[in-house]
Amino acid sequence: MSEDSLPYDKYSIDSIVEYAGKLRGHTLREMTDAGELRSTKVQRGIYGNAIEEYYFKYKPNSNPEPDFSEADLELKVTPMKKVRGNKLVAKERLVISKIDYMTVVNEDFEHSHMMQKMKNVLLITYLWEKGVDQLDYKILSTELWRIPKEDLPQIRHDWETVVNKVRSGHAEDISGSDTQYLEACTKAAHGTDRTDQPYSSVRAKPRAWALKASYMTAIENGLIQRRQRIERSAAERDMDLVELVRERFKPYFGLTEEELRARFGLSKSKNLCARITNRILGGDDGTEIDELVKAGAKPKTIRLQANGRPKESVSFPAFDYYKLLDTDFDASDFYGYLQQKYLFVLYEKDGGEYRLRDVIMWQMPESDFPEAKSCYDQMRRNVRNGRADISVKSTENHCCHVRPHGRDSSDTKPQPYGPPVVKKCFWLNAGYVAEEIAKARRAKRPAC
DNA sequence: GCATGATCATGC
DNA sequence: GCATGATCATGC
Repeated sequence: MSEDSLPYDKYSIDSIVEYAGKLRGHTLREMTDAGELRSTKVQRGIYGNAIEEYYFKYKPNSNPEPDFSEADLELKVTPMKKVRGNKLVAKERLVISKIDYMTVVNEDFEHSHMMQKMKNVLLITYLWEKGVDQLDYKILSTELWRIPKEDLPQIRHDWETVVNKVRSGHAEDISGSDTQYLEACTKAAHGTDRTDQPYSSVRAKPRAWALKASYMTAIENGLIQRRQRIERSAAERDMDLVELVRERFKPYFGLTEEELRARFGLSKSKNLCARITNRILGGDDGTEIDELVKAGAKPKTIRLQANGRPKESVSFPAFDYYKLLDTDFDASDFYGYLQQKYLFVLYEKDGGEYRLRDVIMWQMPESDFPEAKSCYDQMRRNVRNGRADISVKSTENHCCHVRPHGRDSSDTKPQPYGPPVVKKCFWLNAGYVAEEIAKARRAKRPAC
């Protein structure tokens, strides 16, 4: 894979961290094609390497540069495990870098190699479980982490304690128990390995800087809890918002399309319901619901048949065949549409008419993105073969399909390797939308 | 003039 | 009843 097709901007910490965030709650099997990764025997670091290679798409190396050197960002992938029921603890210390006894004695703490390494850390934790295939480890958190200010004095003290032992010619006496948060842990291929130190002829065990497991337990749980708070408050905001919007719709619930049309003095058209929605949201004074705009939620009309299935699939704007061929899914308009929040305005069939019934907020679950991507990629292949006339059928993809979307069959767009083809767009499958609406409604009214 | 949001029409 | 192709009024 060429460098400029990386799924993130390697010069931007924000971009890398955001991309990493998509891993949260998922496994490597779900998020990568690391299918051939085998966990036959214990190979230390193999999991972290797999994330680098299969998710971030670069070859792991052990050079002293930061992992994301252009962004000056260090990647650390580390396991947690469950103890005593559900308590999460760090399974291991977090090893930072090898200690070079010969040079560390000339460093000062602030500018030390250790501190450089810890400047910007992308900390990814996963749940280690005995007997579980590595591909199925759940990723617990992905966070940008820097040593907290309040911990710096202790870490500085720990660092000085270790370095002073080397300075006094006693590197061989260093012990992990000397220090609180930061330790010098042994780091050797064989227990008998020894290395030189500057102020003594006694050879000492090679060691590496590491943050102790007990310290990492506190750090990692703190990050997980902080993320939970963020997500909870976002969910609460959404809940408030949908209640606010529902209040606005309430006076019109139960009315038929025709009654609403007359109420607002609108003409008949295929997008009548969309215009009704605009009127309701706009209110009498024409002001929009700011919160809805801020939340980026786009209204979509859904008319449900008596069986609860939408009468129609949900359309998006038409796409350009050239642009489709040029653009990866992750950078596509379609991906943008799928990341949006939607306000589904639900009408239900009642006899021969549709009545306005409810509004729900919907966003495509991330777990469905791969399926949507496969629809996108399939259509892309058609265009590459000069066959933009062939669509992706709704029977071929669980989430979405491709269908014409022009004024009529003569409303065409050019394609790169074939004759012009009628304009088309992506659609959400009616059946898929039915499932998602059922899910949302179950969540709203839990089973009694 | 045409993109948009959506429904209509047809055939199986 | 569903999948798919075709089409339409609005509004910027």
